[in-house]
Amino acid sequence: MVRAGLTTERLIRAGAELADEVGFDQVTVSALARRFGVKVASLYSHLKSSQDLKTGIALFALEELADRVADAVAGRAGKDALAAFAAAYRDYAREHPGRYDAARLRLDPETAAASAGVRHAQMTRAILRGYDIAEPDQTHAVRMLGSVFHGYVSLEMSGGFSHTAVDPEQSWSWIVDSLDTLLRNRTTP
Amino acid sequence: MVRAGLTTERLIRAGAELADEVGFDQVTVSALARRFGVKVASLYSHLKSSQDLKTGIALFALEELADRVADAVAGRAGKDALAAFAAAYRDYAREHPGRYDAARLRLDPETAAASAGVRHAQMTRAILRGYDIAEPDQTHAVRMLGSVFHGYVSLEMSGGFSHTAVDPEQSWSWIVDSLDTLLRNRTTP
DNA sequence: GCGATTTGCCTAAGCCTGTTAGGCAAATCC
DNA sequence: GGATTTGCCTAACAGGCTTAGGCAAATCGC
Repeated sequence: MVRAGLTTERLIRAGAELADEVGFDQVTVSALARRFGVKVASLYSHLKSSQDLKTGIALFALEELADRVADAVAGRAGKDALAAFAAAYRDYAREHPGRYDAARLRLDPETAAASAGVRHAQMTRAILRGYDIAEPDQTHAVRMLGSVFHGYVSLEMSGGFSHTAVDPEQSWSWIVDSLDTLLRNRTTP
Repeated sequence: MVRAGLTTERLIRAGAELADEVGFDQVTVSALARRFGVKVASLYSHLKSSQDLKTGIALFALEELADRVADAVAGRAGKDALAAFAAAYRDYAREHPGRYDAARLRLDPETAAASAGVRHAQMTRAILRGYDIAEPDQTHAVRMLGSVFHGYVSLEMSGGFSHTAVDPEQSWSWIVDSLDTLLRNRTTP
């Protein structure tokens, strides 16, 4: 009997692909075992549980998204950086809807603190350097940006914008523009 | 054998309560049957499927939230209305986290079109009447408000704001303030 | 190269959730 | 009070999750 060559890494990667194909909530150890042509129980040498798999995919997605965003904002500042951040975020979600959903999984505090989620927050703060906003306004702004980006992407993904004929692309630009203006006016001397 | 008096209504209501207690994703026909002290199969006279139950809870929550928001914005305009809308939205999510999650369930287009989700969009548009924003900017603004409110509540619920000491209440006010300013500056003549 | 050890995947079995089919008794209708 | 409807039941099956223990392939030490 030839071995399939399973590793935790490969399982999580395949789980991420599966998530994009069938939706994150349809990702199951059974489906993953089928995809590798092995029996379900075999995965338990590499995964502690189904929850463990999901958490793994979530961490993987957070990492990947953080990498993309970091790449996008590198060498940019101000509105440029804001737009690049926004685009990277939204593009990732559209390209990898399952992974994006995974990235939104509730993680327990320790796991979250050790995740790439921290980098996300740092990068958002980095964007704000171009706008001279001091604390505590800076934190307010970080939260607002996170909310808008996540909220928009989440609503768009769930089809919330399909009632109206207005192009979501236009709305996105309009919103990024508005946020830029807003942040420039919120500068603290 | 005395009958439990099940109805679709009661099941959905109990499902909503269950969602608030244990989380929307933990709502299952089995748990619901246990709560009523009946056998699982008995629920199938009142529900088509587990999915049906979840959809029912989602529609119920959308309705309830729309009622609350409608109540909050009645007789208000401009920033007042905006703040009331925002507060009603956030308060509902904090009071009924399970129902709020339910309200975010992906519905198929026909179901969504017949749901109270439509009222949500209308009310958001009503808020904008106080700001004189013409199409297509109005749609952009509707999408932005929806994104911020949903995004903020969603991030707050998942513990995304607990790393920083800054009071989420303060951030919320700051954001509502900012949105008001933004919308006033976006007025189309 | 070959025996000993480790590792990887397997079978088996138990539990939980979801779903359908068919039965019996309680409620309701005349 | 008998006939009909309705409500909940038992039974059975299909997954999915998880643990325990086994056998064979890969790897290590010589």
